[in-house]
Amino acid sequence: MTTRRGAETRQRLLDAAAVVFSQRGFARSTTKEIAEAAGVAEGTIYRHFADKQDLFYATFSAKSAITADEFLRFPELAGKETVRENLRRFVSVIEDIEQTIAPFQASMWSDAELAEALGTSKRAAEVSAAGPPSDPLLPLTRYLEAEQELGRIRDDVDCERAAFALFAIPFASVTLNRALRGQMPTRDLDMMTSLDVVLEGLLPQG
Amino acid sequence: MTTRRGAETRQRLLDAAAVVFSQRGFARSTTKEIAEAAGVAEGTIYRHFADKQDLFYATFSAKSAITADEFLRFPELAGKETVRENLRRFVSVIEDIEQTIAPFQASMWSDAELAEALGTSKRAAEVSAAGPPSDPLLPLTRYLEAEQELGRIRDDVDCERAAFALFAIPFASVTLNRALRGQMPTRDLDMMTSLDVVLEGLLPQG
Amino acid sequence: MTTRRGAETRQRLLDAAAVVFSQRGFARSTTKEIAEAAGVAEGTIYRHFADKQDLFYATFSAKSAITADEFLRFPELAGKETVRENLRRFVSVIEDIEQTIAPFQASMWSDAELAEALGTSKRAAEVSAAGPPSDPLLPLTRYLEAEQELGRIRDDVDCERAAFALFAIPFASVTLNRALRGQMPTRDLDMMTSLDVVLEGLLPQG
Amino acid sequence: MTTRRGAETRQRLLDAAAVVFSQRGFARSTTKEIAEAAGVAEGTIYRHFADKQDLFYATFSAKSAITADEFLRFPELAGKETVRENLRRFVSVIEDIEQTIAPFQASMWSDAELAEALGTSKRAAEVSAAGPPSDPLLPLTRYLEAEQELGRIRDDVDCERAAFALFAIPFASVTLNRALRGQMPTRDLDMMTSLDVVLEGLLPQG
DNA sequence: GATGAATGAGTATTCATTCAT
DNA sequence: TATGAATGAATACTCATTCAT
Repeated sequence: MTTRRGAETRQRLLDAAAVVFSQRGFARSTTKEIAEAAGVAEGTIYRHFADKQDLFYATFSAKSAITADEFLRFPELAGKETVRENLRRFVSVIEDIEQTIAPFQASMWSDAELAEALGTSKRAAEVSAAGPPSDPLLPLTRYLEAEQELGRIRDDVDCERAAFALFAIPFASVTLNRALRGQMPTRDLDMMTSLDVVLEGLLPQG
Repeated sequence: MTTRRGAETRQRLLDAAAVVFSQRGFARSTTKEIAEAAGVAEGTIYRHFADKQDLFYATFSAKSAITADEFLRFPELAGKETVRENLRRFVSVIEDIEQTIAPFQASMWSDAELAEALGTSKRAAEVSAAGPPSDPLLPLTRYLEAEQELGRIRDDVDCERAAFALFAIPFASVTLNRALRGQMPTRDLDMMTSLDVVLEGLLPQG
Repeated sequence: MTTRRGAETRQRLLDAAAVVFSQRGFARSTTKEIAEAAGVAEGTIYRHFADKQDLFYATFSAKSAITADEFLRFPELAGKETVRENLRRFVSVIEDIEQTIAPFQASMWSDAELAEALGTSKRAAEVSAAGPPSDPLLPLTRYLEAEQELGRIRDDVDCERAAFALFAIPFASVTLNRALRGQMPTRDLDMMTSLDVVLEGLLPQG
Repeated sequence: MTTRRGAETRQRLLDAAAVVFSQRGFARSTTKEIAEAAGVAEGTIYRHFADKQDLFYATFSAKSAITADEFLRFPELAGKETVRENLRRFVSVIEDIEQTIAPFQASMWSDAELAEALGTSKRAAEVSAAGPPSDPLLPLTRYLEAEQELGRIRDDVDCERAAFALFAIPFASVTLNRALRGQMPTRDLDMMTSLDVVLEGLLPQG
């Protein structure tokens, strides 16, 4: 039976871990630092999580879950407002999500073992249940198809590829901004104007 | 004075380090493993590089330098062939480059200290001299501007944003493919079709 | 005041501890595992026993006490049945006892501090009061002397040494069988035939 | 290539480990204490041995090897001197060996996992190659059989069981003396007189 | 009495780095 | 130059014990 106190401690650990993992990455983060940040003893971590990886996944999964809903509702917006308006919103949501989970993703991208371990861990289901991060393109594709049906998107567009192009913009924006942080004057990679390019196309018409 | 033998050893270390860092990431890579892969003793590393970070930057910089040339020649192609043909080539080159350096970038993205240390290290100049990786957008922007001059790109396009949208496609493709490796059926994120979307635009004309 | 519930819990702990200590030895046994085996919370152990060592001694002492009686009655059998019959029974009893307490003894043999601590602990009296394990030879010696008196054992036999030889057989048998468990084909160290070898040296000739 | 210095360090570690393991048993021995006793840094242990268990086995094996020779020559003595004289010597040798390896054996007896691990480790062959400890009875049995041929041991004796009875005496003596160390006035469990009891059962009458 | 949460000292092991040869 | 031995600080994790409820 889990007491209230236990649940609070667990949450404090998740919060502290999110901060530390984001800053240092998985490998450089120490259990000592996380425990200190949470204001608990190091051993307490292991009462709530199997090991450091489990804590990482739990943190990742908790962060992912938060924004899952907004994602899945994309297709419902077809036909409402303008396409431009909707896509601007979508791109903005994707940016928010990436901003949140990018630090965790980076740890996994740089460490094949860590990434693979997630696939085989008990938490795997939990993380992928959180949904969007594992396939952000599907709701976007469905939305575009619905708009195409309505004639608000050109017939000759391949919606899946278009979804990818749209997703790539906030994705690259977030990742590069993180990368350049401190390294060069943070250029404003104005995402929204870039989006307009995709909407209108580059080539002259006719 | 650097002997021939010394230069060979140094090169073997760089090659071995590239492989190991790419597979394991910076944090999980051990000097022992790198030395074994290079066929030298562990202590030898420190005759050629100041420390593990220095070896990382040197490896990164060496990899970056290789593909620097192709990059800088982008603007020269303005007016030749078709715009579509040129951009396809650019996207392909960017993909190659990302494929090579993405593993190194991921290590830095996940570890703020590592990234920041590069900025203040002696190797910083060397790495940024290698050029394109640190700013892949500039040559692309210049190319687009030149084509715009020639009327082969619409007047109302913001070339810098367009360059970003174009860059985002191979960038996201490489990163996501690395991420999904093994985790889900490696979807073919067909870059080239996505590129066409950008070229033609999504919205109906007129 | 000890309630019925308290006594039951204490007994469940003793039973569980006996199993765990026997399998893992003192050092590898954890209070967590013992508590789980007993179906109580970890903290409950400390309501019944001062610490892990105290639990160990209590368990040891409880096990020892069980077979104490049979032991002390050895001398009473002098003159009854045949000497061979009696000694076979003694050897068998000793084997049973050793089988039970050998795992506990092994923990103490391998750990001088643990053994010494028993000597100075409050439980020391309790354990030695249990008697026979700490001196299994005395009742055996008394029996042999009684039989010698009756002429059923040779006059020139040193009964204390003979008792030791007889004791050594089941003792070595149990210990070695534990040791070889799994390591080599469990040889049947046929104790009883070995006993006969000794008997021929004890019994009057002709 | 192993340097002289390396070999010396390895030996110092084996010596120190033998002392510490004997006193504290495997589980209570810490790598820190062993390293200090050897006068090296803790990390140095892992340059010479895979882990703590490997060091334990290596130490055990080294101790075992020392006395292996004397053991195997038992059968050669058949017919020389008196049987009593020979067996006294054998018993004495077995006692010496047990005295040396008993502390290691005790650790394994109390810890099933440790014992089993030895069976499956790379060092297993090495330890069993050291021979006698794993089967001390064989040379003894062979000797008795040879003497039986020569008529110096009674025809009706089962030599294998007799060997066991003879082995049991020094074995029990050593083990019990270790056990009682400090706990009660170290009784002199006079092994040799006990041996005589058995001998009277082995030797032809007359 | 009993529980589960929390503790924190302690442990084996790793690994970048230094040093003697 | 290169080597391999040695270092020792750092790290994830364990576990007997204490404490609040």
